[in-house]
Amino acid sequence: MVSIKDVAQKANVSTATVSRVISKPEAVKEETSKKVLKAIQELNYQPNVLARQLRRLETKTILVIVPDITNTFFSKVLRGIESVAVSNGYKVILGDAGNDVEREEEYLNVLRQKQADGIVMLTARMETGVIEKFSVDYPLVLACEYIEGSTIPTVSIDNVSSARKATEYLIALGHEKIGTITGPLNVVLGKDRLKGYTQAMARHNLSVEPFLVQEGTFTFDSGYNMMMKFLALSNPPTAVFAANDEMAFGAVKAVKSRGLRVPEDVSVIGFDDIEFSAIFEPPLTTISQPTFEIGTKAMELLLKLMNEDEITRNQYILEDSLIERDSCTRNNA
Amino acid sequence: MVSIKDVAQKANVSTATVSRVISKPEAVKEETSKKVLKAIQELNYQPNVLARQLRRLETKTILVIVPDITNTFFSKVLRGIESVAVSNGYKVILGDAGNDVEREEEYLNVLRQKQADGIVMLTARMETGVIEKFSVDYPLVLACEYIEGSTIPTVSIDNVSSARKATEYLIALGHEKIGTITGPLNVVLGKDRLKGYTQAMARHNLSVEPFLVQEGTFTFDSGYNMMMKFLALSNPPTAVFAANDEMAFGAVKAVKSRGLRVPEDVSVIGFDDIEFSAIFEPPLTTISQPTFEIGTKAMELLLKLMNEDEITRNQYILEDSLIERDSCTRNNA
DNA sequence: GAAGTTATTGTAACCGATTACAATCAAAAA
DNA sequence: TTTTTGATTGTAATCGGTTACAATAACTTC
Repeated sequence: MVSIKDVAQKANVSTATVSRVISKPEAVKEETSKKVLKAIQELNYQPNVLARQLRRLETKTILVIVPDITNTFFSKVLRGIESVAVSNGYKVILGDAGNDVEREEEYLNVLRQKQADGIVMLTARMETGVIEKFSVDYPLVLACEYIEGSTIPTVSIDNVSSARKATEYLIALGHEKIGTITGPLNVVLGKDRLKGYTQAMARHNLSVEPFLVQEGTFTFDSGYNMMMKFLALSNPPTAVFAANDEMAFGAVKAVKSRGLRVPEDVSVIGFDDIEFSAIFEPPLTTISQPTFEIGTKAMELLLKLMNEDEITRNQYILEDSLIERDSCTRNNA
Repeated sequence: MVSIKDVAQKANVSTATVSRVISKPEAVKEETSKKVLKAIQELNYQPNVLARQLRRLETKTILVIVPDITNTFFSKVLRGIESVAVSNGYKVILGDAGNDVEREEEYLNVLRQKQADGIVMLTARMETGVIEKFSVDYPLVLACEYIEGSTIPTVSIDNVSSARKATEYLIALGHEKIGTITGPLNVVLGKDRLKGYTQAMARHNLSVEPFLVQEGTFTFDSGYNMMMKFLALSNPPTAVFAANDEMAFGAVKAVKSRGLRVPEDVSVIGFDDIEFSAIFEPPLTTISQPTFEIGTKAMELLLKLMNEDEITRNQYILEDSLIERDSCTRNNA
């Protein structure tokens, strides 16, 4: 292994000078610099980053935890994070929790052990106390998911109002019997999207009978199964709000499997606007989140946190938008 | 920051003893161990992993480079890699190249700078010489993609024979005028899948006229566009082999946009069997790669490489399988 | 009880960089 | 020419662990 000493020896200077050539070139004479650069070239020297990090007590690396890398929604947010990170000299490493809360928690050790300077979490399913406490000691930003009533810096959309918007869209189309397939109700996203649905129904004096609310798990299969439950009712809903696109796909599939059509027989609206929603048949009407912007904003916040800059605001709510495609239509019952 | 010294002081032992309690507990007396553990607890001590890594000159971390994290095919391989890695005490960090060859190459520096012990590359698009040279100095395994004629440890399927199989499936259904939408022909996967197609056609004495081969880019849009070209022919193919599923989706969409049906008017077969292929309409007939196994096998190979164990074989070819769904049917022209 | 073993702990060098501080050198000012 | 000043370079401490080796303690064996 060729180290800084070898370079110093070859160039006939001290290791301090070599170090300076690399990280503060203006402090060394042109001539010396050349000598050193030549030695570096000839030896094909690459500094050992660990040593630098140890000495500087910083890694210029941030960690992003995603609940499930398989979900393309998160990869887009990741792209946003990355773009800001690299342009500020930070490396991004990715921790995939594989939908396992424990693994999510384990990743926090990466910070505790000084292998990253900050963290962006696209999930917040572990115990609230743990995160809160952690964020006191380490730079942490939540994105997409969040914790109710917490002051941890957070970037997301307003899920309640987005869900309300989606539901009101169906109401505006004349639907009255509207079902919802929720996400898991032990995570905020699930809860808030249900809340938005309930609010919309209430505002328009539509009754939310218990059987109109089915709890899913954000998966295709759960969407399929819950829709099957709706269809088994003697008087099924004419429209359904699914709390994410995967479940919406499942719901549509279920409708079709019964020989019915979307949107003619049942309107379905989703949430997230993942890649596939436009390709799906029918193209899915859904709520689009500004994924890339969520990522960039989150990373900008994290940078401030790591620099110990003043943060004027902790919660950033970005604008979503409703993408009208072909999975919803007027109620003609 | 609480360091090993603080713990040593508090427990009234040397730092060496503390270190031993952590990494070689059997070498220290029960009583002392307890004292130290107590101090660790009380101070909430977490070892600085950088320091350990620097001293040991190993990171217990491997790097996985994916060409595009947005593609779910790769996330599945990643899961396989991960499962073997963590059960052997390795952390996995992910480098997303975002389809950019330069960034792919930059990630190699992570190894050169000693931030990871080994690397699995799910892409091999950079200059052959660079990879070859790199793999002499560092443990490297290729998975999915590969380099022709190279002896770098590689895990993949036999793309030529898989593509041949897919094409012969169409031939067996009575198709004679079969088109193919290839991947980019400057990457092996594109080339090999085309080769398989060509072989199949030749074996059955079917002529491959130039207009039957259209080069795509592995994207939905390119699949759509190339299919449009086919459909513009006075006598379009009755079946199409697309070199990956995304392009197959695009192709199907194009067929439908012309008011034609899949598979009745045109049969389409894909490659990869990504998540969405089963949901798509019609469910896509395609070649399924053993993604998880590719991942596990690759990681096992890498472990051997890092341990400098004997490697008996360098190329591992795993079995693919043809998944028959509903996008292909008998030629009834 | 002395000698020989083994178990346990401490001392200090080491991993490979960075950087405060000191030393040296060259150019400008007196 | 001497002094002052700023530019350039070197020396050595440091980051926080690990581990070879030495020292000491505890236990056997005769």
